[in-house]
Amino acid sequence: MAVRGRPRSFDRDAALARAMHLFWERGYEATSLADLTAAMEINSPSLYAAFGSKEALFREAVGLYAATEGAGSREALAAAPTAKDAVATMLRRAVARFVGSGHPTGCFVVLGALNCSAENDAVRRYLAERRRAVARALRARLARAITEGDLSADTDIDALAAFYVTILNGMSLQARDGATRRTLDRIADCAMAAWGSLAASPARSRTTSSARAARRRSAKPPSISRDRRKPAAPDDTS
Amino acid sequence: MAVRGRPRSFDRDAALARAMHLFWERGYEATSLADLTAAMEINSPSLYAAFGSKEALFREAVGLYAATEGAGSREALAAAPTAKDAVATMLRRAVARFVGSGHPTGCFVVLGALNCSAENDAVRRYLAERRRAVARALRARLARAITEGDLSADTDIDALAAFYVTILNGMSLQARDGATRRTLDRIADCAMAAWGSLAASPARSRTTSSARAARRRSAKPPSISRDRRKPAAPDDTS
DNA sequence: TGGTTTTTGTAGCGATCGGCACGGAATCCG
DNA sequence: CGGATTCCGTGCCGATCGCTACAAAAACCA
Repeated sequence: MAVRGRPRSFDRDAALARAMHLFWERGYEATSLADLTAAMEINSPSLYAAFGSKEALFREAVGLYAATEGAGSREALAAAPTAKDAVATMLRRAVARFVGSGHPTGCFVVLGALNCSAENDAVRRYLAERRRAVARALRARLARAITEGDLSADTDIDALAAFYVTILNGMSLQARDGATRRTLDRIADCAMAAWGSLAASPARSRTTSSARAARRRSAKPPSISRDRRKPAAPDDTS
Repeated sequence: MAVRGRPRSFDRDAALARAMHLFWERGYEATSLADLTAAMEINSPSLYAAFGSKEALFREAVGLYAATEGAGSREALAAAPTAKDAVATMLRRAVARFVGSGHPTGCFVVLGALNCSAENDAVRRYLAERRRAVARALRARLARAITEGDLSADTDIDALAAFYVTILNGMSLQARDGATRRTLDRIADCAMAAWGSLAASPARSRTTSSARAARRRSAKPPSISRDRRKPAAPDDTS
């Protein structure tokens, strides 16, 4: 069945991309409808007919961002053969995105709605939930590495995931503050140089778990394990 | 000479503290004059007579924050005997501040004006400059450690400072997203566990610099040095 | 006490906010 | 072609934005 009525005279996807860039650069509340309609080259009734509201447009822009810019990180986590490779590739691609040309610096999910008034706090919480999803995905990749024997079961993957999420969030801020690609690369290098101090390698061959525990007690500790640490609270963010 | 005219009927310092908390929680633009006058329990003409404008009030609130909350970090950097102690103490105190009771989570300087419209971009840049000052102070402490023989001259203190600033910024975001003190402590632990991989210890006694260079070339590298790295651009943020 | 100075609360300024009513225009079906 | 349907641009809505004019009130000095 063909469409009835007068056809839309603008490219909805292109207009959404313009809106995403604006929201990405300024944030949700600091981007006005006048800014949006000017950049999208449409009038406000067209915007409301096509997207519903400013908040709905924002959420759709976040979805576009996740489907395009965010795809690389997910792919890196899934495809890398080891947890260390996965994290290193994720950081390297993040740096490339954060200072890439043709779009604002840093991560949209991190910087898109940090300062919100009380009435728009739902928007801030929406992005916060997406950030938690990133943290969960990273933690799940580390958990997979344990089942695959790539990472020792002693590794405190909650702390490890929270640590590298902190690196990601911090680099977004640095990028927005004008950090160069070289600086961000060096930060990522530092974060990966720490890997050996944080992630325990599994026992080489078929040592028993009690043997691993014995080795853990005796050896000079090159890594932080989660001995005597309570599990993270379920509502904790990272 | 005594003051002329009708005396002020409210406590200026207390009103400024209320304003600081509001700006800290919501950010510059998301905090309206109506919010401010309600919290400060004054009318807008009193606010303008006492502080000049919303932006001037914000800058004064930032000054109050730096003089109170920020004092601990500066003191920690200056007083600690070694660079490692300084950074560790700074991180530990930052965590305590980020989730302390009686005020918003995270750092005001980081979270106070991230999303600003074009006309208020000067406010965002003002806080960005304060963040750069923090980075410079940290770097200066690391440079001091080199002159004191506490840190090897090989250490890439630009990268090291940028790395720990990233940790600080990232933890502010995590705190704002609801991270618990325990999570932030573990992140700080991870960051400090990385110290050995990032900071080179100075040669033990009076080895020559050529001897240190030789050792640097031969040994399995336990640290990131700045060999063959260009110095950071002067306008780089960290 | 009268004059001067400064703060106070009321009331409202022009501008902008997100959002929408409305009539004309453009396309479809029959 | 007529009728139905959908989109477009003009114009404007009530609310809120940061900010201020104004006159009464409260302190000082002479």
